[in-house]
Amino acid sequence: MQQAGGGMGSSDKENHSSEPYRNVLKTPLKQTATSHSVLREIQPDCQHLTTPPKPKKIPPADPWTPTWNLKMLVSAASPEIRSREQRRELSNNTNEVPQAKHCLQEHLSGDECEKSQPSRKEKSLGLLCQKFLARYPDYPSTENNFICLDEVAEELNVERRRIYDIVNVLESLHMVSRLAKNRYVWYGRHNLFKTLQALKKAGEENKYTRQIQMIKKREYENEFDFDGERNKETARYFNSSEPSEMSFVELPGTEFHPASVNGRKVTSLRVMSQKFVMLFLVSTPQVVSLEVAAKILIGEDRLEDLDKSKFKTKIRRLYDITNVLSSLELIKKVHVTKRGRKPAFKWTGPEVLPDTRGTDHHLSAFPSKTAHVPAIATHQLEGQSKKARVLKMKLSQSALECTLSSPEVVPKPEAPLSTGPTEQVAITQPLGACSPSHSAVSPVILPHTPSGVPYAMYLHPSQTHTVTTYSPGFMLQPLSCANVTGIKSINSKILNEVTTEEGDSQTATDDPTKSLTTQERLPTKSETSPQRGLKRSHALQENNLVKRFRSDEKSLDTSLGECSKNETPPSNSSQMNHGMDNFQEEGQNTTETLYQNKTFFPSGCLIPLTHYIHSNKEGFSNKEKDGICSSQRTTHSSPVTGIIPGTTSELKAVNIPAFHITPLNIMLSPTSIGAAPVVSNSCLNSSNTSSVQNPSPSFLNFALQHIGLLAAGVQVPSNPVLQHMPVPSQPESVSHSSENMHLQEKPCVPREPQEPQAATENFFRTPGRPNTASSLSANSNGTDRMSQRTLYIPQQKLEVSKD
DNA sequence: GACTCCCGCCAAAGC
DNA sequence: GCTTTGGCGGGAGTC
Repeated sequence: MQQAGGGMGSSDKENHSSEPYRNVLKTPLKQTATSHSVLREIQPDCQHLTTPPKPKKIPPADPWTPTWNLKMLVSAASPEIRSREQRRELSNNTNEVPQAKHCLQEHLSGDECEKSQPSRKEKSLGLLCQKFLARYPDYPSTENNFICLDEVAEELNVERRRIYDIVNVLESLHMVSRLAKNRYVWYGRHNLFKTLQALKKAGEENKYTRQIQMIKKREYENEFDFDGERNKETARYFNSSEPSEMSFVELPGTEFHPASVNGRKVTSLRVMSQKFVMLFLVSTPQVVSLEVAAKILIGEDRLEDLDKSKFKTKIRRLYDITNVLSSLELIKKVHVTKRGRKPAFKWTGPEVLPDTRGTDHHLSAFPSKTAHVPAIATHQLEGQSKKARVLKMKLSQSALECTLSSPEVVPKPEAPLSTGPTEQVAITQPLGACSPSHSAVSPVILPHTPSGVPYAMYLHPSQTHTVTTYSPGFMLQPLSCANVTGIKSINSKILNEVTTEEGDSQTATDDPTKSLTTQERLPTKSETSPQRGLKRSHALQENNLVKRFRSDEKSLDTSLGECSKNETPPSNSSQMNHGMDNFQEEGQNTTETLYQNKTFFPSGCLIPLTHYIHSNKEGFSNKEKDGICSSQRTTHSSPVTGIIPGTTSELKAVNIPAFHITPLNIMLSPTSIGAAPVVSNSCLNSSNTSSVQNPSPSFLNFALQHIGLLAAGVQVPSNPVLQHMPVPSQPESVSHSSENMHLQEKPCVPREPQEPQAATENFFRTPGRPNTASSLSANSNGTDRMSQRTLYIPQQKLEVSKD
């Protein structure tokens, strides 16, 4: 096979290694030892800088600014900040890194030279994977997305060995497949959901759930040790209860070319990765500790032979895998505190529902939620992710800062949620520091759906810039209460976190079986709701939910109070479970009902409005009603602002989070007016009309987190003006996951100045197309999807009172 | 001291 | 026989 990358060969031999870039990737010490003669060869122009003293004081990369010293001090004080700073530049000058390094080394020496080296984190596999993923679209439009490992390794300035680690994991998810030597083909996420379904099925067949339970039970009993009888007993169970051979899960109907599954590769990283993913998919809550995962993975082989070194090795590999999966935003790191602080990971990717519902195939997996949005959510929004991913690398620290104060059990903030097409968007968005929350999600009605049922599409705040304001009623909802979605997300999250806090996943309760009865029914992630809501929306209409609503509502209020007082999840889940009591009575559907009632819809998903009809009729607490109902009820009674596809009750049911109000100038197209659930703002029209044009996002975020401002300050013109207005854009342009929604309520640090993003600006702004679902069809080409976004929203200018 | 996980040796697999 | 692939574990960095 042709050596696509070239560059191998003699130099490798000379370096006594097969790694072609080893000489480039010396450890800091080795680099420090680099002779000046060598450096002069590399940087002949820098010979004059060999003079020892002064040059080393020259700032390496950043141009000197009055604040540079301060930056350096801060950077030196905080590796995180240093890392962040370097990540910020990552996407811009990847190719310049080697040269810059050499130049820097030329300028610096000794300790300074070592300091100049990238930190360990900056060389992490996760970051490398992000860079790797940033190179390719999530949904490549063609199959000509070939990956030359040599080139990638060179461009990313890493040894190829590291690329293998990434590729192996990606291959396990069928995101890539090996074409030939040194050559892979990039599939992106096209096959991801199918793969996850297959993996879940395989995991179920492998009885991983039972294995997890068994190990957790052992842990709980503190009887699991490497030498004990219990261990052997468990090993016997593993070896007898299932075929333990490692096999690569192929994707049905597709031809992938994973490396040989024979020989040593039978235990390759890719298979291990698949197994690891299976554990998440079959466990509930979807939190898996590395310890459990390692034990299971080892157990499959021969648990009898389990020794600490092997266990340790397994853990190492799992870290490799988790780095990649984290970069894919399929998992996020959490910690379990049972018997010490144990690393664990929570599944944040698309939830793959059981495929036994005989339902539409699209509904069996989370991607389905976007399948109902023929294009929007999947390709178009996904398309943003690529650009956004780069931005995320620059701005993700904002979100990080927002959650730094969170307890450890809180998943790391930079990984928003889910990765379904829509989720992916959310994840990849560089979330604003103060608004990485679901709370900002706002709906857009897509009336022309195949089902004929109008859908509300939830969008990220940045999208709400162009969307939300057409519905003044939405704005009137008190932040703390109106965001039922967010609140419930919090609840859900808290439940998970409590679980995580007390142990992991199923061991959250003392009785492992108890966890199944209770927690298994609890939503593990708010992002799962969309598809559930879709799935069950019709059935929901026929259910009497009042009772449950009240119960849930009660718990909601209670929880909300807790959350508003303290961002830390309550240690006791009883409050959270309060509303779950009724759900448990009704078996598994209770969780679904909860979702329906409380609507945790991640942005980008479509929710049948009929769902809202029911879910909101009873869904408002008194507080909510106090704050918003007046507007809501007048809302649907006022046809002024547009034709509403549905009954007034539907409009009433549109429970749209109001909190994240951004002063935008919304462009309304005539067609979209009819499509949007425009509600009248009669109750508001009389209010103060003084307004502040385009207050800063941070101000808004802050202000909107205060109920009073929301209730009193938000105003909407009585007569929406159809006009084109510039739309303020934000880097975090798309959707936020519901899971991060709780962050919204945090008085986070002010947002960093955000640069306008062309992609965001283009979103929804393309004139001349109705906002039908079909018009939102994905642009399969991931290169410039934003420009083709066609969702039209009735435009209306939202004004916020100076008060 | 535990946790993370980078690094690179080196052998199997591939060509 | 050379190159690619990746298992593996030492040990450094981080917490």
